[in-house]
Amino acid sequence: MAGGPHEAPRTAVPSRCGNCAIRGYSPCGGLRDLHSLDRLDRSQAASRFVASGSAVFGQGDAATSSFTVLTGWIALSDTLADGRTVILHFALPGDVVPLEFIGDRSSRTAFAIDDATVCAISRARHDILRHEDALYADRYLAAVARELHLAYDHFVNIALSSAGERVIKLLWELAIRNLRRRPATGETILLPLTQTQISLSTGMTPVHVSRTLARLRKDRLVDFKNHRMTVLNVAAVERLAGISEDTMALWLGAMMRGPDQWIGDH
Amino acid sequence: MAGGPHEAPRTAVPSRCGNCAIRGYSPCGGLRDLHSLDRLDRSQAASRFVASGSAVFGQGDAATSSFTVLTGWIALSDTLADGRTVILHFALPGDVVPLEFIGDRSSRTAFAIDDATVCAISRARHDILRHEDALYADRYLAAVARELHLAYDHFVNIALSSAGERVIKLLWELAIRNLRRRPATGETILLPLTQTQISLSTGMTPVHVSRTLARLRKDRLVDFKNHRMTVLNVAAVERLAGISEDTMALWLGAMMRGPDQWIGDH
DNA sequence: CGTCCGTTTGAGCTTAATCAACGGACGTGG
DNA sequence: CCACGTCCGTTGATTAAGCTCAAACGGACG
Repeated sequence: MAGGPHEAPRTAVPSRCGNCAIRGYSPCGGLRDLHSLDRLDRSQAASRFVASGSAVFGQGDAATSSFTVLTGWIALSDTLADGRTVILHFALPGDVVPLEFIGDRSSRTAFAIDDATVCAISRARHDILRHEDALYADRYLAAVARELHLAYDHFVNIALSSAGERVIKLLWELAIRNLRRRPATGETILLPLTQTQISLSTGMTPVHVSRTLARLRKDRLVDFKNHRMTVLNVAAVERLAGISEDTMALWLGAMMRGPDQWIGDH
Repeated sequence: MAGGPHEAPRTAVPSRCGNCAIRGYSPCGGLRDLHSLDRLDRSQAASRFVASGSAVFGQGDAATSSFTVLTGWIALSDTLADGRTVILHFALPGDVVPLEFIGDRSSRTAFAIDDATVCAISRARHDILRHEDALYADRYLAAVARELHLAYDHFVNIALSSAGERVIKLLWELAIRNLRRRPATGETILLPLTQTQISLSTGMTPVHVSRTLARLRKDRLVDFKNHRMTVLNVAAVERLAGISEDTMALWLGAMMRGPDQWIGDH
């Protein structure tokens, strides 16, 4: 840990959010040009600061807006009537917070993992854009399809894997989506998660997450401590995690170029 | 089990698949009018018979078509390199087989749980329809959003619930989606699943599914035997399964009317 | 009539949850 | 400055849930 951890270097992109005056937020995570489309009425979108731990929206709230993460991490979660909670998904800068947009109230909660800013687009405007702008519609559909793919992958992970596999897959996914490349051995990556949040998204108890991380440290795969993951052995991690090329491409966002090609098809 | 089990009574609907000459297949499961839209070039869609156990498409196959289930049940599954398999979703008559349509090859397998017929629309045509027909685009997006919602719910189920809860939730979901209403105590419902398939979709072993079903039978919740589920106590089932109103509405497809309303909004 | 598949049941074992105590980091208020 | 509470992570001991291995059964089907 000589040089200390470094922020994920994000590729600078020409597009920016005119409203929010924040740039470089979205290399190709989903609605890459969501906020720079000419049709977007600037008065309709607004950036919003969300303090660490506080909610963007909660279960039962009116689902009036679509959100894109500009900075920080947003967790999408579901809490049952008896209080049991799961984290369904982590939305990183550039990602759309995956709203299912079914019915008029949200069935999930979105909260900030660390201090975050999000860009909101009203649902009415979102619907107009979808109908008037084919590119926007394509990108939005692609974003939802990506979330579906990630959700299925997550499901596979939790259904089949042992504790060690679940944790390492989650950490590896988040590292790659954050860095936008495969980490190198020896590298330290900032992942603003707590062990409790890892437990919520892997369906384990916090104590068992702690033991599992201790095991991963002892086996010299990764060392997760204080919101920082140090990669000790890339090969061993990838052997345990068993990540396919397709999955890697999905995390890197490379496949998101698909829809553009389809448009040109006919 | 006096009168024996009865087929799920499906509401007759005016729409039908012109190509496939099969009617009443899709009350409102997703792309309700997918095959009856005027714009649909009839020469492009074709019905296809899929024998029980055989695949509609497999992992790695070219993702060239979108499929809607006409009769029978289709399971969407994922198999890892080492052979471990999960069933991600069951598509019932009227449902779209949820293709993520990312990249040009399918990352999942779809196979028939019992003898089935599906209606295929080529991806090229699907893309044209999406761009030229706002209603089609809305319905397709709503269908993907619904699949995302179901996937998240499934994830919550597997992450938080005990074996008994998982199994009863799965059976209850399938019964309600099949019947399009809440079953009554004493009713017997045909669910063309095996215990092995239940185990694949709940992340358990077949032996433990057998024990869990034995327990549910002993506790007089449901009796699942020979592809037939007999409901012994609706109240007890719903207490254990803990189904919310929103979830019920999603299963019943009632919320799918959302998009139509949005269209009228602006 | 035998084979195969799905299911049942038993015994022993592994994994992860639970219960519990403790320690460090941090923030608050005296 | 220290005392205090809180949150998060660690560690140990114990319990329970579910898996593995194994044997056997029944129905479907050729």
